Amino acid sequence: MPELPEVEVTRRGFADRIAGAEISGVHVGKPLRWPLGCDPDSLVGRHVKGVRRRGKYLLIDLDRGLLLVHLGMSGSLAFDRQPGPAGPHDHFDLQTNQGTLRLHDPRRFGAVVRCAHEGDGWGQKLLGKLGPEPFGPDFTESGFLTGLRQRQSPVKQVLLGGELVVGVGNIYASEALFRAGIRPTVRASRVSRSAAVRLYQAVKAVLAEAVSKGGSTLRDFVGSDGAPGHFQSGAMVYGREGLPCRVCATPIKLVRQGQRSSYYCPVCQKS
DNA sequence: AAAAGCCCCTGGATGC
DNA sequence: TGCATCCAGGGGCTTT
Repeated sequence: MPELPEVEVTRRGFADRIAGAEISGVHVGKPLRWPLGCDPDSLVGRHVKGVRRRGKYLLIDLDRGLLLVHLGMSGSLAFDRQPGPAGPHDHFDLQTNQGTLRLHDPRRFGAVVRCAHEGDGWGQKLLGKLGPEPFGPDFTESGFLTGLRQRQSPVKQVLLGGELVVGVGNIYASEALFRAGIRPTVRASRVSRSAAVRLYQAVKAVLAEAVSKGGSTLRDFVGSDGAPGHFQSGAMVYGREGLPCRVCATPIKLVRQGQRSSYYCPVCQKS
């Protein structure tokens, strides 16, 4: 579920409240996508310095090492002073003197991984190949244009690939392409320069707008304060197959690309 | 080397 | 009501 906006909204929801906390206990449920990589009890006594985000990963910095958290498809984090009893889908609790951070993840595609530092084995494997942050200085128009020109995959797949920019998932890829007037099926290398410039801006704009709206809640996403997002109700194409385009009223189309759905308006997206 | 496919897992919606 | 099928926001790994 969670793309960059949902992860960022989650981070903002608990980063300040957990900063400075001392870990008092760790409870693990069923196995997640990757192993924690340490004895849970070895985290007791560590202090939380802060929470950063890289792509769709959260980095919880400790006074020694860090925890990488990924929400997978169905994960969400809650931070509460008085958490209720763990349910069948609560698979990781980080108890601290300031509250408990709990990962709820029915599908268990998410993970919590302990790293000595960002460049160690797991850190390198998970973070090492990530492209530039969409709001960071490394995400440049010229770099994005060059990257598109070099790739032969459909432009939608390139956005999802995370090499030219991180954080764009299935919802925001479709939304950004709509805003840029580009069909998801077009080969990246064939996107015109002007369209690519529009896409560069659209990626940033869509993600920023989604963050400001608290992300998208399709089924189960909630921020760490429990609040759902509101972006999805304003989606131009995602999940709107057969419904009239909000701009030109033409029915929105659905195509399958790499086992995932892409939505587009056949009239507004001609490039 | 790049691109396409295959899985991991559970639950909700849909159809017969 | 019951059961089978399909689909879902990600992404590493394997196969072409």
